[in-house]
Amino acid sequence: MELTSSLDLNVDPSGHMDVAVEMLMEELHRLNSENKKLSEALRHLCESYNSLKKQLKRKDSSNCNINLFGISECSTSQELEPCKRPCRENTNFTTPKISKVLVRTAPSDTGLYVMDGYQWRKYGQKVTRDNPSPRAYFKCSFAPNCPVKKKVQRSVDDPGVLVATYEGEHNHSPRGFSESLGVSTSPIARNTGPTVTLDLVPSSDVQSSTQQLLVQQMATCLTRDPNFRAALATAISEKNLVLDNTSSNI
DNA sequence: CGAATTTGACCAGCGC
DNA sequence: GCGCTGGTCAAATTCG
Repeated sequence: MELTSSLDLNVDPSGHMDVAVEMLMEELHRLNSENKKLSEALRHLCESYNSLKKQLKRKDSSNCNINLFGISECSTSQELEPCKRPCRENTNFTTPKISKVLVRTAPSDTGLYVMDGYQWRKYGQKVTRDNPSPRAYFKCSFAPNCPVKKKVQRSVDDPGVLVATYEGEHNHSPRGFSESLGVSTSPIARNTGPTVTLDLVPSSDVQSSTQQLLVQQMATCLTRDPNFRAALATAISEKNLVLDNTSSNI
């Protein structure tokens, strides 16, 4: 998917050229500053990506990929660790899908909560032998009969990283994506979570494939979110109204 | 007051 | 059989 921003360069030749040029210059300045911010955000993402990659290399997790938000995601198509004992509830011997997600949190954050768009109910906590930090057990409480379970524990190597292990598949769609992730669709970014920003202006620098991949993943996630699409549609229609009003006032 | 979280007890698998 | 360990239950507690 490719995102482009297009400016209507068809300026009314009948006059008011200066005003139009002024507007365009203003828009250009705004886009430039926005682009700087976006590049900064992207650079930050790449740094997170590299540090996570190093950690994963140490752990020899060959089938892990970094996704957006500085999150590392392991293969979901196979079991990462075989269930040592059959679940009491699952007596039909079907192996649940297991996926592992690494989430970087603030060092000051001591909670074991991973915002992933679903609603979880904590049903237990345990200190395991191989890790001094406690492991929290969650069940999906968004749908009454959703079988998915989640285990969250801080990484032994890096206490700033939460390791979330998901078992099973949701039989429902996630709650509001933007709400849960703190992804802001308004100009005022929320500070309750990671903020995803899309670089809509092509950078003069040659983007690496990694960066492009990250942007693609962000775009895919955002475009899947109905809330984001609605907010985008509203923003576009508002923008069009503003442009219509400005052009009619000229 | 109901829902969510905490936390100790309990259960079952595994290794010795 | 016994102890260790991970996972779950459920009563108590907290919170909105």
